[in-house]
Amino acid sequence: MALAIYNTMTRAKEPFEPLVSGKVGLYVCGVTVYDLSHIGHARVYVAFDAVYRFLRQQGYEVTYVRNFTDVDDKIIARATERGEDPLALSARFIEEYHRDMDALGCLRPTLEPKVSTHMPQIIAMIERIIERGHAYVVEGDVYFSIDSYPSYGKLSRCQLDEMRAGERVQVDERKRNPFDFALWKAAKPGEPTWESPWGPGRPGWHIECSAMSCAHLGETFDIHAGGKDLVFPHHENEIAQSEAASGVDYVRYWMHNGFVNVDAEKMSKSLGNFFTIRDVLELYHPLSVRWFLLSTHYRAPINYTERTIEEAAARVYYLYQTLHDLDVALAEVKSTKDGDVVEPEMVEAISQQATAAMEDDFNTALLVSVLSEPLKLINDLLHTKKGRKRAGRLRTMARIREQIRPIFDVIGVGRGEPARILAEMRQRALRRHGLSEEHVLERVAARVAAREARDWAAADAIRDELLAAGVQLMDAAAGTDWRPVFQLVEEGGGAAESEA
RNA sequence: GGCGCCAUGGCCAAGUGGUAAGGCAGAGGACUGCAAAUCCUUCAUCCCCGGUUCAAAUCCGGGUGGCGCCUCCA
Repeated sequence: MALAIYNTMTRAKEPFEPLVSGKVGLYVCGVTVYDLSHIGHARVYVAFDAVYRFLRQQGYEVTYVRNFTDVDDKIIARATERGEDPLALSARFIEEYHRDMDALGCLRPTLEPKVSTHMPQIIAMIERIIERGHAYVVEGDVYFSIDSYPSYGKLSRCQLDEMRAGERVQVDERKRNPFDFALWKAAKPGEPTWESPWGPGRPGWHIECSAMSCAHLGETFDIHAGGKDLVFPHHENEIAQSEAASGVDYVRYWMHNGFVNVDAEKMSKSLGNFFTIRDVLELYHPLSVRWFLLSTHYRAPINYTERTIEEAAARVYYLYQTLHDLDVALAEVKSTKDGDVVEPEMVEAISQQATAAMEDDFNTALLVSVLSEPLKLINDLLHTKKGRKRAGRLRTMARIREQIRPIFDVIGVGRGEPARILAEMRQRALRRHGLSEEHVLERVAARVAAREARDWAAADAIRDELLAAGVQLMDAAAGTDWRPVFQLVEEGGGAAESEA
């Protein structure tokens, strides 16, 4: 088996062969920094974080570039509204973005170039495009002429004459073709501008990615990624510009992720149906969010609902509870040489299965499912009468611990101190249910007293009361513990739906 | 209107020719004062119609339904 990547350009999975053996150039389109990021953004960067982690794990030297669009209409508009300098505003949201990404456990890219610091490269590329006859200047604007580039449309497979340019937005009369797009926009009053051979102005949106990827990864590089909505026109335009400027192929593998949906509709700023990462992380642990995002293949759409995020949270809780119990058990023993590994075939297949899952177009959904059997076996060996008697149980658990670590490294979930993470998850759950830890602990103590007095009715009443509030009590030999209740059942029964 | 994607059990979700992974929920069982957690068992023929093939959820054609792009968008 070898790594295969679904290439949007060919609409097929292709064996991955880097341009330079052992090295990968990866460019992921970043955000326009004028506001907080939402879960849709989180998906892109978590998905390609897993890609980045896997490529590195496979031994590739990866140059991961992710840009910031810090010069843009929306930034200027927002800054004007607030009476703030546009670059100051974008700098602020770059910080906020980093906070979110760090919280989500996304590794920092190798480079994070900004438009504002790449004007010379952008201008040089535009000059080159003009020289080669693919762009024209109109009153200080520079437009790319798509008619000069015959293979325009090859990524999105659009036939331009059938598309409705101007259907929703007025077409600029000065364009030779309605689909021509701006490489450079002449300055308007009150906007930040940069000097150029065509007068003061600023770059069009698409040119930045071409210029910055070229500057840091070269004229041709391996992987270019982003959301599906960027296929047309953004990436299509990038290809046209870059190849018009360089004369060589731009990108070898195009990867596009599916959307995060709410009620089966794309989550987006313009629809207003978005949840910011910031808000979600108040109620759900970042690792739950990661698990949620990675438990669906990156190209498929994913629905964000209370039910789906709760399910992810429940699963992550199970994972860390298992790891916690395991670590406690292993810490107590001097040696794990207590026999042969139980179910050796399953245990030893874990790493191959994990690699195979990722090699098949980064199938993190499949990867995550590889954990099910080993985690079940650990719990069996840890908690059931039969399991606790099995020879080799300690060795088996220790071996599984080793085998699943590389999976954790790729998904970015499973590492960290389990006790701490479980505590953090409980804190989030308390917040969700509007409870305080003091209150819960007070009720737990009351129940312990009732149980000691063998007053089962009182003990059960307290348990029911907490259960209704969102806290599940668990009695064990060591004492009474609690854990969050996850909302795993569909709410409402539709009883009120079919009233005439 | 053009282009494209998708449709798998109650819910989520893998699977692109060889006879349906995994998770959640449900049911039964072990464990428990009773529970919970945990473990075991159980639970689908893949939207419809037609075709190709020894063999199709997987390929082709035609429907139906949903979504996306064609304005900024991850």
